[in-house]
Order: sequence, then structure tokens, then C-alpha cells
Amino acid sequence: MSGNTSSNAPRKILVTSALPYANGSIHLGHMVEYVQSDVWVRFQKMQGHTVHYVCADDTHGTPIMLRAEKEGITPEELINRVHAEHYADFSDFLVTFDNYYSTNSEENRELSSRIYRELKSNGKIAIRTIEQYFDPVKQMFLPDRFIKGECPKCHAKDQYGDSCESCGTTYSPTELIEPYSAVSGAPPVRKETEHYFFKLSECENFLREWTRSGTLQPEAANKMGEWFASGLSDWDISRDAPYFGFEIPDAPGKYFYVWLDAPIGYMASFKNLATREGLDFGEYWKADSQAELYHFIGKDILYFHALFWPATLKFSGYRQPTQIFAHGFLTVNGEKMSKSRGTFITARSYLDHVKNPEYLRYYYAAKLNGTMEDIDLNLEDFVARVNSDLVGKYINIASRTAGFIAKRFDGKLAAVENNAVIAELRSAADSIRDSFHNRDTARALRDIMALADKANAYVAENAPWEIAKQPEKSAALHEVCSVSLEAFRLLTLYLKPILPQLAQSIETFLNISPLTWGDIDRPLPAGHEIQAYQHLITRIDPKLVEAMVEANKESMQPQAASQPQKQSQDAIAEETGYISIDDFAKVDLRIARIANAEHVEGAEKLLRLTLDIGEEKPRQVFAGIKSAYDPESLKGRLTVMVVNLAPRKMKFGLSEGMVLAASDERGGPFILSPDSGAQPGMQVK
RNA sequence: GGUGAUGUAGCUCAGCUGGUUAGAGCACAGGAUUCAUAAUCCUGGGGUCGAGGGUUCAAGUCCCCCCAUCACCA
Repeated sequence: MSGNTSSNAPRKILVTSALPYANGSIHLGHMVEYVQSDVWVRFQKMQGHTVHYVCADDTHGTPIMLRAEKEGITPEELINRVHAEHYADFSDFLVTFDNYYSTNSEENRELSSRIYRELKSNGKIAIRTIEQYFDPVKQMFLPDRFIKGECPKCHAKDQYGDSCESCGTTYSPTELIEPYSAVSGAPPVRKETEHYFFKLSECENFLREWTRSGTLQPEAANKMGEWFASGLSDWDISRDAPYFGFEIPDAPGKYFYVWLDAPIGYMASFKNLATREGLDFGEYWKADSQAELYHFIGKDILYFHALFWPATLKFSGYRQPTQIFAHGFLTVNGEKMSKSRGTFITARSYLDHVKNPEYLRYYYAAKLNGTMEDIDLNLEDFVARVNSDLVGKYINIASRTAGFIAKRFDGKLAAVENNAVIAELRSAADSIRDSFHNRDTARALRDIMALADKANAYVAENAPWEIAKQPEKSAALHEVCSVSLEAFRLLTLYLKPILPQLAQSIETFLNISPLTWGDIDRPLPAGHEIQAYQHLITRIDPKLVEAMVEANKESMQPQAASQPQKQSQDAIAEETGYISIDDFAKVDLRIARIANAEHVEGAEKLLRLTLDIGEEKPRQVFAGIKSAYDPESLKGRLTVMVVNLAPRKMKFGLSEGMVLAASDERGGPFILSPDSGAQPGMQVK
């Protein structure tokens, strides 16, 4: 995959990142991909190539429709709001799309319709009657994820229609026992309907060849082999109304399945950009295009991008992707992101707490190696690594030498010719370039940081602070510091795709124009004047990371059942029915002494309790236990109360907590009593 | 269940087509240094390379079989 690295001819490159679904926030798992592709794009731009980088929100489908309905807004309002959020998140992470569009656009409607018509005229569309579950209350067909029921294999309750989270079995929703609609709760009925299919089974020869032509990573190609082995079946590309999406031409009431128009959204986003900037759309998308097309995706959507997408393009007369770059998932502290552990961190939450997006960009880049392996965000390692690499090693080189240039040489540099350290930094350029090109930023950063070590060793060996004490060695001091800053300039150039903002502030500090790859051989000249050094970056305070994790724990409100997500990292496993110990710990239960209990005038069921839990002022709690207890008998008793229940204003006054009592049809309520020895205020846990 | 991948020092990871005493960074210990919002430099401890078989003169590196983790199964 390094075939093009040696060529310096300017190339035309179109890059995409996967379209995030407009049904949720961007989280740190998503950011892996956007950081990876943004770094690659910035690197290619530094090489002098013409690069366009486009993306869009993926806006269609049943989940969007239902979510908007639940919020009482139109789907358009929902996707507009989410689009703004997503765009802000990406911008603040320094991910610079040339266009961030929406699949719900006229360009996309036109392109989707055109492609469909081409597929149809090429005989690749079939219409078949299928039987599908239908929600009789909601009057709609139900996607698999919206049907729940009992697993046919392990008999776990409330499993989704496509697979069981308890035993891992996959099945079709028709196999579920006692299915019900996740939308209305009603038992779904089987109903026939006509669906449109893309005849993928006829594309096997083409796809076998295409996947062997260097378009995929070796691991991805292995996956493909597996799919070929099991045979390709036709792809259902239609959904019935009601559906938020594009209606299929000449097929009233039938809509394109979201996964049909989503990748076409890449084209539509580019088309919108092309119109705006006067680019030739056809030059990039026609069948014999010489431009290069790269898709960055997560391994979970390889199937769509490596089978459906190239086949769709091929049989509608367009070019196919040059390469598909799949990456793995993100784990946090070695585990799946988890809301209860506070490791399900949104991009916004990271920005709010840790602030600087370049720390995370650096850490991700240090982990990504161009394969489909998962990467781990170990939060302790994150802090240690960023602090020692960026602040300790890299920035420190400037920090320890720039002062002398200002103090002793009016900010002007000396010549740096024939220096061994500089020569070594330069000679690494090709290797670093290849690593970037191959998306092995982990290797690139290992090499770059090894060079930073060399530069620091150079500073230590030459001890400018020693030379500075000897006025007659002024020239030597000048040279050592100038060499160090030239080394710093080269390191900055190498790091620029990953740390664009920091690089920019260093360009200002060094008083130079924006660095490109060609500047490697153009050192800071003798007499060049630099700005006074001021701090460029600060260390991460581990407390900020801790606070971020805490905040994400707290923000886990028991929101109504989260919508199914296309992003498979969305920790659907949260719905197993169990709560974690952390969840339980949120309930602050304490032993309370009933200091007073009395009837409430006008209340049928309530008693007013005055509860002593060791606080200065006893709590007033209304409890619905009048039917079972005489107030006098309660006075002095110990019981258990929920202390941190939000105070609630009731008809008879403010209730500042709740006492626990048991009851069912057999009787009650019965309040709880602790064993003797318990004291008011003790925590129950 | 099938398939793909991963498992190397406390942590995060390198180890190309098998070849001398298995490496780096961080962390840790000792020393040096003090220009800078305490960083850096030198030295050191620490690994039966997931377990077990096998091939080979030689295996972290190839083969087999287990175990664990992750993912995919339209």
C-alpha cells in the first residue's frame, strides 16, 4: 500500500469519513476515525496534493423518524439540530472537512434516483414479495431492531429481533417467541409487502476481482473471503412508508433504505462542494476517473463499503473507491465504553473538561497503525504519554533554548549548517512520510519522538547554560541554540498533521510561513528573527480527566430506552436489565429515627414524619402509610429512608425524602426496621 | 456455533522474509544537571514473549491444539 509514496507528482484525492448517524452525539469512539482521516488529509495536503475531504450527517431511517416524533418535532428539525452539533464537535477537534453536508439534500435525492435508475436499466433490480412484521397500532413495518421478544434459543426475555444479547445467537425476527413492537408494545402481525432488491448475487465475479485489486487491507480481504464463501444474497434496498428518506422513483410508498443513500451521500457532499467551488464532479466520479477516492470507515461497516457500495457504483456507471481504510473500535481503559463507568465520553464532554483536542489527537495517532485492530484509550496512559512526549520532550527543546536567542542575540538565529543532529532529523523524512501515508501514525510518532530524544540529548551534551557563562563562547552558544530550534522546527513539521493548532502557534513563534513537507530542506536562515518564547502547551492535569469521567457518570440519566444505534459502540448492552454497583450507589439510603409522626389534615393516606438522620435539622417526609400505622406507635422507631431523592412539593408541604415500605396484594405497607445497633444517619449499602 | 483478529516487562506498544545474552517509551530506583511554567541526560532493576505440543542446528517469529479477550455473521 505504499505504491504511491515515492511519486511526488501532485495528485487529486477525494477523502471521506463515515457519515455519523443524526440520532446521537459524537463520542470519543467516533473521533478515532475523524482524527485518523483528518491527519491523513492534512498530511496529503502538506505533500502538495489536491485533496478534498467531505463528510455529511446520515439522516434517514426509522430511528430518526421515531425519535423526532418522540421529541415532538419534524425529522428535518431533528437532523438540522444534530447537524449543527456534529459540525461544532468536529470543528472543535480540528477536523477540517471541506464540506460537511447532509444526506437529506437535493443532490443526494437526484444522485440516488439516478443511480437506482441505472441499476434498474442494467437489470440489477428485482421486485419480490416478502413477509415482514407489521405494527398494527402504529401502522408501520418494523425493522428488526424494533421488534423484541424471547430468544428462541436461550429464552432470554426482551431481546432484539436480530440477535440475542444474552447468548449471542443471531436469528430472524420471525423466530422470536412472543414478539412485540418496541414502538407500540403491540404484538406485530405478519404482513406481505413488495420490496426492491439489488441483485448483489450477480455481482460476485466483479466483487471477487475488485477486492483482490489492492483496495482493502489484508484483514479486510480475509473478511471478504468469508462472505464470498457463504455466498452473496440480494440486498433489500426498499422500505415501506412511513419512512423518513427518499421515495423510490416510480414506486409510490416505497423508500430507499437508509444504507442505499448513505454512501451516495459522499458523492452528494462532493457535488455540493464542486458546485460551490467550481470543481468538475465528473472528473472525480466518472467510471474512468484518474482521481483517487478513499473511504475511512469503521470495521463494523466494511460490509456496506466493500460489497454493496462498489457494486452499486460499478453497475450504475461510476468509478469505484481506490482504497477502503477500515479501523478498529475504541475501548476505554481496556473495556467497552460504559455509561456506568463514566467512560462513554462524548466529544463535547471531552472538550468541556480537558479542553485541548490536540492531546487526544496525539494519543489516537500514537495508537493507530493502519490496521483493523481495536485501540485502547487508557486514561492514565493518556495523561502520562501526552505530558511526557509533548511537553517533556518536544516543547521542552524550544523552551530550554529560545530564551538565549532572545536574551543574547536580539532574537536572531545563527547558521546551522553541517550539523549531525539536523542531518539525522532530515534523513528520517522519507520514512516518516511513508508511515503517514500508510496511516501508521504509531510508527511515525515512535520515530519522531526518538528524534526528539536525540535533540534533547544534543542540548544536554552542549549545555548551553554552561557556555552562556563564558562570554567568549558566544558564537558556540548561538549555534547550539539555533541548531536546537531548527531541530524543533523539523519536529514541528513532522507533527503538524496531528497537531495543526500547536504547529500554527509555533509558526508564529518562529516567524515563518505555514510549514509544508518541502520545507524540510529549507532551514531557518542565519539572521532570521524569531518571536519571544511564550508557553505553547501545558500539561494535562489528571484531575481534569477524572472530572470528565465523573461528569459522564453523573450525566447518565435514566433516559427513556435509548434508540437503537447504527454505531455498534453505543453500548446497547446497557439494557440487560441489570444495574451496576455504581447505579445502586446513587441511591443514598440511611437509617432514620422517626422523631415525630402525625396525621395530616385533609390527607387520606399520608402521615407527616419528622426524620432524624443526624443532620442539624430533621427532615420532613410524607409517607403513604396512614392505613397501616398509628402515628404514636411510630415515634422513636428506626427505619430506612432515601435521603437524596429530589425534594417534592406536595399539597401539604415539602417532602424531603422517602421511607421504604413493602407491600403487595397480600398486605402492607410494612416499613423497614434495622437490627438493633443501627444509629440514625448510618448509610445503608 | 462459524469466521476474522489480538494476547511480548507494572502501563502503552515495537519486534521485517525464524539466527548472537528479547527491545522502546512511560512508571520505578540511583546518579548528573538547572537554561526553561521540574524538564532533560546517564546508569540500573524488571519479561519462562497466553498454556501445551511439534518442525528445525536454531522459534516471540513456522505448524497443531487449547485458553482468554474483541469483533463480524448482511
